[in-house]
Amino acid sequence: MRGVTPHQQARSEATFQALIAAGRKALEDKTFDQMAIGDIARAAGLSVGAFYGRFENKEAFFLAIQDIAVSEIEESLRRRLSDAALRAASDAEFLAAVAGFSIGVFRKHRGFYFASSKHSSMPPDRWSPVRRLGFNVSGLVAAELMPRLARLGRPATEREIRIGMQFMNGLLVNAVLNDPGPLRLDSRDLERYLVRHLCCFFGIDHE
Amino acid sequence: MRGVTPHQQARSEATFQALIAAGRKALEDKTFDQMAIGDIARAAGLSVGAFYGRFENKEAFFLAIQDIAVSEIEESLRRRLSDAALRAASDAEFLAAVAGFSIGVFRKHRGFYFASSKHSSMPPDRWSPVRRLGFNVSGLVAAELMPRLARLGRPATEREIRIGMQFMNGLLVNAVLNDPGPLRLDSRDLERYLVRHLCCFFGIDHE
DNA sequence: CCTGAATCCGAATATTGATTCGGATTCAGC
DNA sequence: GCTGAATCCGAATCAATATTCGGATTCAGG
Repeated sequence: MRGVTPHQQARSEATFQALIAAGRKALEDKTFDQMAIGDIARAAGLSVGAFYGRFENKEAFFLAIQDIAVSEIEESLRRRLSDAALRAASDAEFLAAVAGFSIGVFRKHRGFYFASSKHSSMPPDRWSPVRRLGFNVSGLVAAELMPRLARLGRPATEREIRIGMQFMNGLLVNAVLNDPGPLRLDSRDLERYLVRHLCCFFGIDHE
Repeated sequence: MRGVTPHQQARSEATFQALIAAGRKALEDKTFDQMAIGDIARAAGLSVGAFYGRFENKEAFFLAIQDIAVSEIEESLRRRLSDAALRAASDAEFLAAVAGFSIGVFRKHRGFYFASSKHSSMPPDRWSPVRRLGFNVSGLVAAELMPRLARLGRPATEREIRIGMQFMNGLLVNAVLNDPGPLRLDSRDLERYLVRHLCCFFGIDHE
């Protein structure tokens, strides 16, 4: 991993894990600049020196955390999509599952999304982990949805599907970041409206 | 204005304006923390001391900039909505105007949205100018749209209309902040898809 | 012009936090 | 055990900036 010095002993592997864990916990309610290396190290029961023994700098540390979190999320989506019950589900049910999954991810990783968005540069970095996540997620969904829509006589391009997802993701990111309402990340009817949007946008019967 | 010392002489009024102007220009490509008071003052041809003579601190300065920008945007929306041609327009045309207006605002104030979103706190401040802007804009749109939808036999609550707008705003904020694609802030077909979303969501014929 | 108040100047202060580095400690292999 | 390498420690370094403040300058009213 870029900016992470490979470990030769088990000790440093443990150090690495402890620091990552402390960093992820810190990111639950802090941004990149708000988290101080000293605090991270102390929380992990280590020293500043140990930190710099593992990571080239703070930036590399943040990137490593993002990479790990993103991989976990992608993996969980793959599992969810390969669920047999989901493949047999109706189109509306499938979209409901997509919405539900997305909401779950954003709720669980609220701080992570917050910190990542805050850290984005101007113009946005084309290879940030969050970007990759969004791209891969809507790609996986598109792969499932395209044949469904084709079968329904309403063929859609991959791009159109990604755009439908883009509206949903935008709303969720904005909910985390600015919480403008009326829908909030913890609203009971959030899923209902996300599904309504997806169904309307893709022209699927909204049951 | 909160944190802004009222001016007794024309001199300080000019200083105020010069600083605000320099700040707005700086915000085109910098965030709140990236802009240094010293640079702002220099760009305005003034000194750090002059800055602190007008503003209690950096925070108040940022707030003043936001207030001014938000007021301008609200004013321009009011003008647009009171346009006679718009009142006579079809429902789809009305939604197209709303989408077009929003896109224009985000394009023109891209840096401003970027900086404001970056500055939001966790949890988001309930009284930030951007929040107020979003709320007021969707309120004004709802006021126009509700009677239209009622006339069409598809009555919608104000909340539903705000939610439809929330999808659009979310996409735009996310486009500024993370630019995830496929739709980008400068895409030619951005308006087309925003309109499609609004029409689908509100059940208006999409011509 | 005079004068007190308003305003401006910019060097000095203060804080914060990332990063470095020399020395101590622990490991793995012999 | 012994030894060189890996790792860890944490005080010192370095840089960036918001903010303060004492003194200089400019205004507005008489």
